[in-house]
Amino acid sequence: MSDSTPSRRIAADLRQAIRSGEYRPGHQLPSGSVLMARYKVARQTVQNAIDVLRLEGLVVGRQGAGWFVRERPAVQRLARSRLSRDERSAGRGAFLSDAADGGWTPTVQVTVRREQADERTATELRIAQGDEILVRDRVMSADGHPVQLATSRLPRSLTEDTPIEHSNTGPGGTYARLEDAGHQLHHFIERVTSRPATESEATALQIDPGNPVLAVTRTAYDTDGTPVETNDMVLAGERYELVYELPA
Amino acid sequence: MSDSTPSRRIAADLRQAIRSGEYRPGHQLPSGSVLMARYKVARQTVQNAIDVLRLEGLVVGRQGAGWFVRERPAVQRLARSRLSRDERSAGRGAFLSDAADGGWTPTVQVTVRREQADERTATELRIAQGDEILVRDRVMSADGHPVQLATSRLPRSLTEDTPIEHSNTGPGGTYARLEDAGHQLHHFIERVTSRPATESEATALQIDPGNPVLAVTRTAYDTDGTPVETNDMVLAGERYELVYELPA
DNA sequence: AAGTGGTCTAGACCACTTG
DNA sequence: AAGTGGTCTAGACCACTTG
Repeated sequence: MSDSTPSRRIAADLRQAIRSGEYRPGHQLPSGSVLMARYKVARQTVQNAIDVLRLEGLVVGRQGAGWFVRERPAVQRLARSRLSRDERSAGRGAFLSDAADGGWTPTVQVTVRREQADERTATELRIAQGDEILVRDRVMSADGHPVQLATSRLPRSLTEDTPIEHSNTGPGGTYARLEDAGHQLHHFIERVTSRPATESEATALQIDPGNPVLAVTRTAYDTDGTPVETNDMVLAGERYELVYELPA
Repeated sequence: MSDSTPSRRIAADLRQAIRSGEYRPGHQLPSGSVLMARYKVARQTVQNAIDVLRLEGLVVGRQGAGWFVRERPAVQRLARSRLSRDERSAGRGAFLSDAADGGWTPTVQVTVRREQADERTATELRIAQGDEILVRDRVMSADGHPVQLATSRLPRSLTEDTPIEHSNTGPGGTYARLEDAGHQLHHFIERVTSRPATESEATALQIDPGNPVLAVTRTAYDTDGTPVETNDMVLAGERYELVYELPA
């Protein structure tokens, strides 16, 4: 059924070889010319077969170099405790406590800027459209591999004259600084969905365009129920596992 | 940059037309012949352009009929309250309370069978490999569109002689019946990741193979900390939004 | 019967990497 | 220089749907 066409049959053979461990992660697949000769098919047919595997996230192509079995880095777990006050008190932000749990080396690139709130942000933060906000853009890497993009937005009124406007917000990160300023955090709401990576996300996360990403929007609320921050995160889907604990 | 090749340029034009609303959800795109003539390119080039949009989840093809702009049903929200005891007391399972929140008509197809626990299930449920388990396979649809596949596994020792072994488990579903039998639920752990749909998942969920799915594994624990059920769910990524509330 | 998408062959050119 | 993947042209055949 799946091998109803030559390209699907080739894809099935290669998939089997990958699943069985004959071709291990990082190893190179037979070249196009080899496969054309082996199966007596045209170049386009081999390309179609490879495209199937690429769509499945099994294979990545490198121009002029070859096709390689995708490396599947160990899944990063985002423990529920990542947002707890205990972790922040220990001086670690969410991403850094993930790193400590997972045993990998974290690096973060940050850019900070000011903007005017668009409609969506204004609604989320319950401020007026056009009000000044602070935007923190981050690219987070694990052992040098980018795994997460994050864009935080906060009302400027909360960040003015605080380290939140600096690249380095200090121990515990933004959430710790908000609490320092008297905005005691009460709870977070995370909304999770999944969609194909856009071209720019694919480039940043070093995955193929169209491969799945997890899109998480986290909004932080203080004890008054006022939203103080909204954070749009994009995570390479297959490299990340989100863990949540829910009371019954 | 994105229009570095003819096929990318065609894809960019069509994407723009879809985004701008010129081609609305469900509407048919220009046929291959029309695009070949309009852009003076070969059939394969048009196909490559369409493949880009298909990868992005913007377009679906129907053999012999045409290419159509994908319908994006309103996102279903899984409220945090979906697992609360109040909802179960009200006689509604998780999926049915989602339906009530979202205003759509739910249907569920169920098959029940017995199996021996494989290694993963045994670990998850803390039973011995080979122990008998009950497996409940479900396909859940919203307004006739399949949106979720779920496979629940429970130790047979908990389900024997209970309605959990019937297709219809009665008001409140499996969790309510577990509590009836004295297994008071304490908490759930959900692990969420994202990956490309397999061929069979794509068929069942009526999406294209390779489009993103959310894979959620939920394990239910009783007040003793004993796992009583593990549920592997697969959701059409773009049709679902998972909502979690986390304390600070 | 005519039109549709999907896939294929055979051959070509290009950008890129170095097996 | 030789090999690689990526994309293209031009033409063909097939399964499927009916604009």
